[in-house]
Amino acid sequence: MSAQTQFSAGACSECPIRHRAVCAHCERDELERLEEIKYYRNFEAGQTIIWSGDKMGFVGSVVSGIASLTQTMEDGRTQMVGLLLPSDFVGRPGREGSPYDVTATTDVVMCCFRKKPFEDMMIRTPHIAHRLLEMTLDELDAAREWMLVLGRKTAREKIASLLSIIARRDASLTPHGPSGPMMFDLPLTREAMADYLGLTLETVSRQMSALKKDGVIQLEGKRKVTVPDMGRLMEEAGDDADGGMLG
Amino acid sequence: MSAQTQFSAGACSECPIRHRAVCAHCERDELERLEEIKYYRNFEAGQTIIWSGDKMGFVGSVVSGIASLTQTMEDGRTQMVGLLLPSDFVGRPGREGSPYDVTATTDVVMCCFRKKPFEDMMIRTPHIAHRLLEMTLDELDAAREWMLVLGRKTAREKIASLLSIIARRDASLTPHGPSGPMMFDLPLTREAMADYLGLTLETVSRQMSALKKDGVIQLEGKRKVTVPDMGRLMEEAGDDADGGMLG
DNA sequence: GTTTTTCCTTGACCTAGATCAACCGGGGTT
DNA sequence: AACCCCGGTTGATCTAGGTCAAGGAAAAAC
Repeated sequence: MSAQTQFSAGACSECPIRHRAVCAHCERDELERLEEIKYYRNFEAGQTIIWSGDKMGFVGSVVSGIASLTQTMEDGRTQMVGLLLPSDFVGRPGREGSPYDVTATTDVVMCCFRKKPFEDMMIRTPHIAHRLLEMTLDELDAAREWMLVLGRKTAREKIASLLSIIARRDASLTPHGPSGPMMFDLPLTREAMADYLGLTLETVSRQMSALKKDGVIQLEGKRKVTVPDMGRLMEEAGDDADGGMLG
Repeated sequence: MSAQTQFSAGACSECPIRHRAVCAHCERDELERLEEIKYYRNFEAGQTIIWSGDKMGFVGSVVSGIASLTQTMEDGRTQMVGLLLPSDFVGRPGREGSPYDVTATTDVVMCCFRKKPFEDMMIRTPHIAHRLLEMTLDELDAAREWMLVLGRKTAREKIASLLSIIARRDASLTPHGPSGPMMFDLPLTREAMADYLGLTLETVSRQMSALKKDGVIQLEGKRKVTVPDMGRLMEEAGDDADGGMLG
């Protein structure tokens, strides 16, 4: 394990995901109670956080790194069904097991709560329940957008959609404005991208090359992506270029 | 509008979805307050309940009939992203517009609440918020299962998956046991099935014929389906025949 | 340094499902 | 009766993406 994955447990008030995670709406005293039942865990890239079917003793938030939810059929076909970014929540209160494998895609730090105390606390703390509902509704919207990608988009549109999702997320973390070139690190292997998009890794590779040849993206190495024109990328994704925002 | 779609407003305590809808956990007094702000609306098959992008003045539950959520790209490609059955909830507290078209697939009766009063009530009534969280988490699970279908299954497996979902739902409403032949009415046209599964209607038709020829299903007319052996159907769907249930 | 391993790319070929098109049958209208 | 939809079926053909196979580059292991 690299030194960087070590996380020295800090106060919630210092937490980088304080304002976006389940605890976002919590008051000072609620935060203090959460603090009592929380603990941190580190996972290395590639490590499984929870196996599908296993009962999970904890729920928690991704503090840093990226994890993925995947479903696998008996014959090995796999589909990624969720991409967990910092502040995303893992586990479902009121349910024993996980229906998916949860895997660390990069090194991951998780802020965990033992399940029972968290569930008890949730009942007494509407702020947590409310935030969790908000987050779950957002995830449901994301899953449904993803269904359109999986069901109806071409391979090229799928790749462009994935890149624009990652780019937009990065934009929301980085201060700089929405226009002008964007650069980001692809946190996924070609195979993970394929599992995300319902493609083969060969098709992913070919379409990445095609988008590069057509000037939609630039590649430095295999993982550093530059998007000179986000509008162009969104067009390629088949989305409305001005991505109709919701109230 | 046929006489059957008329719904004479009844007391919540008589409501057929009383125990499954958002109000499932409500106490008598909470129910009374809900009763004050509720009203019923009827929609004919084919009618649009909410247009994507429109702001919606209400939220509510499907009382009877089937509605669908669909997303459409500019060039007309459409993907169904949700199938709403009796007791399912429509609309999102805390959001102005709907990101999807909501359409009545059959004649539909909805129990509606004006948005603002419902939101106010939700804040004061943890039972409602809690039930809504539960339902949203279930929908998220369903959406993710669907993602596996869309991303990785063959046309034949997709059809079998859809049929087994509908059959299972029917089984949960009908008293009879899980084994032995099952019969149900397909509430969807071939085109709607195609939009659900990310296929063309021709492929749907061909695969239905193939499943019939192979004895997996029997068809009486175009919409009455008999499944002589559910286990067989689930195998065809590529699911674990004993469908690993979760705690 | 060499060897392995991991991740990625590219080419040649094939197939599942899309596309295009003809036709069927039942339930309304006129 | 004749007509016409509308939803569905079936056939012929095409193609996007899958499959199989051969490397390449860079990092990790020896």
